[in-house]
Amino acid sequence: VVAVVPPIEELDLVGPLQVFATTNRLAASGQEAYECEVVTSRLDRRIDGESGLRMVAHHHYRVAPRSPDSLLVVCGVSARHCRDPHFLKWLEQRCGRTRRVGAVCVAAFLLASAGVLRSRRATVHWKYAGELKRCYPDLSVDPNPIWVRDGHIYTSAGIAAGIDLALAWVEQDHGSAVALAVARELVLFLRRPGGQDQCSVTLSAQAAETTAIHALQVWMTEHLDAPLTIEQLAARAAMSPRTLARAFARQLGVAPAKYLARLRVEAARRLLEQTDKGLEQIAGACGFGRADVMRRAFARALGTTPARYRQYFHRPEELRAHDRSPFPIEP
DNA sequence: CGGGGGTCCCGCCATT
DNA sequence: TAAATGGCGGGACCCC
Repeated sequence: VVAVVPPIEELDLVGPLQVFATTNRLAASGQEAYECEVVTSRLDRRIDGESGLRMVAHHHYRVAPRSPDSLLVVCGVSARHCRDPHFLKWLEQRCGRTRRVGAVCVAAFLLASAGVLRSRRATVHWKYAGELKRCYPDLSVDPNPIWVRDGHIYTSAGIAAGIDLALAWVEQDHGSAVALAVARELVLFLRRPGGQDQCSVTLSAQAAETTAIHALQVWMTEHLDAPLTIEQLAARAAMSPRTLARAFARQLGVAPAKYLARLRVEAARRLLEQTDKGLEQIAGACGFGRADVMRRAFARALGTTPARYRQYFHRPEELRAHDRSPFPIEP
């Protein structure tokens, strides 16, 4: 169920819906993976979009299915301080009984207002991070990631990040291969490469530096198997190591070696998910050198080991219950 | 698991 | 004068 408090940014609603619809289309014929129902707080069911579209929800929220599997909340900037007690009460009750609850963008304000986010970790569109923190001081608001999971509650940075959140749900429900297929169908990244910081591109930086760093990012992903040193990277970008470090910090919010380490883990995840190559081979292909180095990198970045990571995707039923649950898909 | 040796990173400062 | 650059050293981190 997608609960909408209009007016909204169209993409906040349509983006996630598109992801679920595409998943259905790609899923095995005959059975639908997701059955989406859009409900709204307005009695006339009208949903106005900030860009001028007029949409009609399926139902008023009071006649929504009794217990949906997942609940996604979408609201626009002007509706973030909605104080409709009935709706907030409904939200609170639903959140208690629903397997998974997500907020797109400033809908995090509604969850907080309904008392659902109490002292949890959350994110929101970077423009509203400060306000969210001020209104609800017990929250730990992190404005950097594109989405955050705390328990069964997900919050996202909004606009396009709602799509990333929906993809993460698809990945959780149907595995990485399906999510990857959906992302490909929609011409999206399954996981945005390297840091997922909301502002990675928006920080003001000179255009020349921006393209130089971007070119280097691309080159790095294509040469992960080489033993890349900071000095080599700096030479390739025609900068001193010190300047390179500063440029990375400005644009990506990460130091060069840290970024490289992330790329290597990402590449290894893909190979583990999509091939049955041996661990030593994957470690070599991703620039770890040996499998034990890769293992340590996984422990640091994901809190698991390469073997268990792969097992989760291929034969999850063989994992013991306590191995299964806290799988860190979170970016 | 621990320690030695190496790499990296960030604050600081002189220089451009 | 303001801003960017590059070098240096201590400290953190990681590989072996």
